[in-house]
Amino acid sequence: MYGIIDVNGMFASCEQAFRPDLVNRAVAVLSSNDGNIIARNRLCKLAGIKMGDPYFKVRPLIEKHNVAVFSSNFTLYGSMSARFASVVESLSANTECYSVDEVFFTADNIEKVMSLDEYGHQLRNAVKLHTTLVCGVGISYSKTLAKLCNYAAKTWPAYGGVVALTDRQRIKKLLSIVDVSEVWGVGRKIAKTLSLMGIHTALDLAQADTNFIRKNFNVVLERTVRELRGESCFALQEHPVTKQQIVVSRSFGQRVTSLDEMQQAVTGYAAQAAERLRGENQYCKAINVFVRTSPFSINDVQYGNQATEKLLTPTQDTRDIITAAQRALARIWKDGINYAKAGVMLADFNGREAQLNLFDESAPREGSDKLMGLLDRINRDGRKQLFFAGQGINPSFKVRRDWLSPEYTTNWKDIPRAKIG
DNA sequence: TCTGGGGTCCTAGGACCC
DNA sequence: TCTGGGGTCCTAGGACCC
Repeated sequence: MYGIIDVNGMFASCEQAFRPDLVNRAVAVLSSNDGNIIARNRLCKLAGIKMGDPYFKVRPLIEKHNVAVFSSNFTLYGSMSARFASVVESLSANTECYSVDEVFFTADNIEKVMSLDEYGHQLRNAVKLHTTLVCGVGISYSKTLAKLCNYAAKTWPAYGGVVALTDRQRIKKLLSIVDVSEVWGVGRKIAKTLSLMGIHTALDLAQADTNFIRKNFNVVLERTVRELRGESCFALQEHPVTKQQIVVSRSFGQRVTSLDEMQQAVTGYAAQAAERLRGENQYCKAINVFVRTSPFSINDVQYGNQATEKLLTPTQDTRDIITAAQRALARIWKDGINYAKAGVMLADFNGREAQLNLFDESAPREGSDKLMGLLDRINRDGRKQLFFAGQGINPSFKVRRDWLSPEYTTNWKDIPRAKIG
């Protein structure tokens, strides 16, 4: 048996957790640069504001419904996510932290002690008690079915936030009333194609021929079909797997047009990516840089390009990564373009024991580990006191975050104060 | 004026090898 | 006129997830 527990409107709920005054307000959280809506609480959804809506387009709705708006504060959400996961971990034998607001768990021997439904409520109550966050729980024979139960728990409030299904007839009933596009692993494109094939509900998909599905789509969707039938194909991933790539990319607060500014941006992204690489204890051999204009600026000349620099010796030294990134940027830079976004991607990872290449002229830098270690220790508190000159100071392209909340849980000066008496 | 960021996996097609 | 078969590896692009 598999279960999934996820937080309702995670980011919006994190913002509300430390703002009791917002308890009956609609709350929305915006993406980087305050661009789009990326999280909403229940009242905000009721106001008709959709996921992904550009902020400037829904501003009238936001004003009309007095929606409290926040810039995204991932430091806060990350810390609340860790608290949420640790509560779930304390109550289950095996867990997989699937995303910032979701944890899968196994529920195999639960029924010897209590019903699955009771167990779901136990988890839910514990998370509420320790974090104030409200969750939905779904439990069934596979991850995909658990996801579907979780969807049911959130869609029909009468269930009280928990749906645990083991009865085949009840599972069939649920599958028959859920649109195929709600199934985990079925996105917009596949849903559309399925619909043309006469497959409209989750039950239609569960009853589709597996060979037909594999031929017309791929093995992943075939597994989804099997999972809907109660055959588990996606195992619990208890230990986080090593990353295969690290991406740091950002849309600019204002368009970048000069090479100088672009170099500063790319240097900053490269430095951030290198820091994350060291956090993963990895070394990389490929550094990719991409730049592009905004597809929404229809009057601009459109341009997008990317280039990869390959190293013979794997590195995790920020200086090597910045140098490579600048070489890649030089290859794709074009004057006279209004750039909207750029990014740095690291790939081709090696562990520490990576062999030195006999023909490589650029041997690893002496004292690199010590220097990078020191850099990371100084910057660990998040204040970014030490940075590379190439990143520039106070660049004009930095992201907009007009409605940023405090770091309630990770910064001493932001800890909430309570008045007594 | 203003449209996110960070991942994974699969597949098709090309280069190359024998 | 006639132009193999089988394999690997890599990459780009497209799908999906949150």
